[in-house]
Amino acid sequence: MSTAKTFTRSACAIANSLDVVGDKWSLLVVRDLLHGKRTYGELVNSPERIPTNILAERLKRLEGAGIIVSTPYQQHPKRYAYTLTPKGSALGDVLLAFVRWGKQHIPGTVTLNQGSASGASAASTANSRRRRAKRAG
Amino acid sequence: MSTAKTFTRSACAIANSLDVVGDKWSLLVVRDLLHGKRTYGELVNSPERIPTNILAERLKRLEGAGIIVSTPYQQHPKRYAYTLTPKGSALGDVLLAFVRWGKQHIPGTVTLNQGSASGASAASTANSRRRRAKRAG
DNA sequence: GTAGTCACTTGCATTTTGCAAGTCTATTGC
DNA sequence: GCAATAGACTTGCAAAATGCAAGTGACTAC
Repeated sequence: MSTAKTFTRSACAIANSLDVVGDKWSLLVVRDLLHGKRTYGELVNSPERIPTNILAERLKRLEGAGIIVSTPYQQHPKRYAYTLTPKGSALGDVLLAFVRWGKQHIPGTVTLNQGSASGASAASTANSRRRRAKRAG
Repeated sequence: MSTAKTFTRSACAIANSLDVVGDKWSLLVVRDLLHGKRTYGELVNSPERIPTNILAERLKRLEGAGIIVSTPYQQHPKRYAYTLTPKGSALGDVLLAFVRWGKQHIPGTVTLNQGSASGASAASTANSRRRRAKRAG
């Protein structure tokens, strides 16, 4: 009983990989992290506009799976920087395969390689505008 | 206005690939098809035991996305064989990346390479046993 | 002509998404 | 010090996806 693995579906490497990152958002978070993004705000402001509750849940799941680690970069208030573990970085090959396939077979798609945090500040303005609307009521 | 693409989330090749095959089952169907499986029954009897309603829906979606084609191999009753298009076969690289990552980072996982339809008949027996239970009522 | 098989479809409960808004902690302007 | 702003989440809830179980239609075997 060295490895008492009880797989959810099967022992297939593909099936188990999909159980970890086989949803519409996880790999996009990994993509952003590979591109140098590190904070919650930077991740939220990606072009795909991931819902905040989904992002929070995914960050927890990915951390639980050993794909990312969160390290506090400030106390008061506590803020975390999310970075990839070696296991997470290794997903780069999967991402690359998706990029190649997508560019070749889905017309109009491109490689998004926007460098890290740039452009995040511009988007954050629109984000907070909505909140005021209800305070005013 | 040559390509009036309206992407759901962004023009990113990864995001759009995930919109097509970014769920827990689609790539497993592609895996089986790459392994030589061709009929509904063969796909149903894969070790992951995909629910039949999900399989039917995925086959339609994958066909709509140009990843597979269904060709009738018999009339009366109509039966279809599902095969990969070049676009679908090209997903082999993505699958390969997942296999490599899974085997390296998820302990206990293996490469499932069971040849085509073998083993399907043994599983189909257990499948039909349940149906009798309600007919008897 | 009845049981069995294959390829689906249908019903429904559970789970997951995703939009919108709320909270919590701290900083800035006055 | 008090309102406004901001970043990082959390919460509520409607809609969609998932998954179990059973049903259907067209045949085959006996």
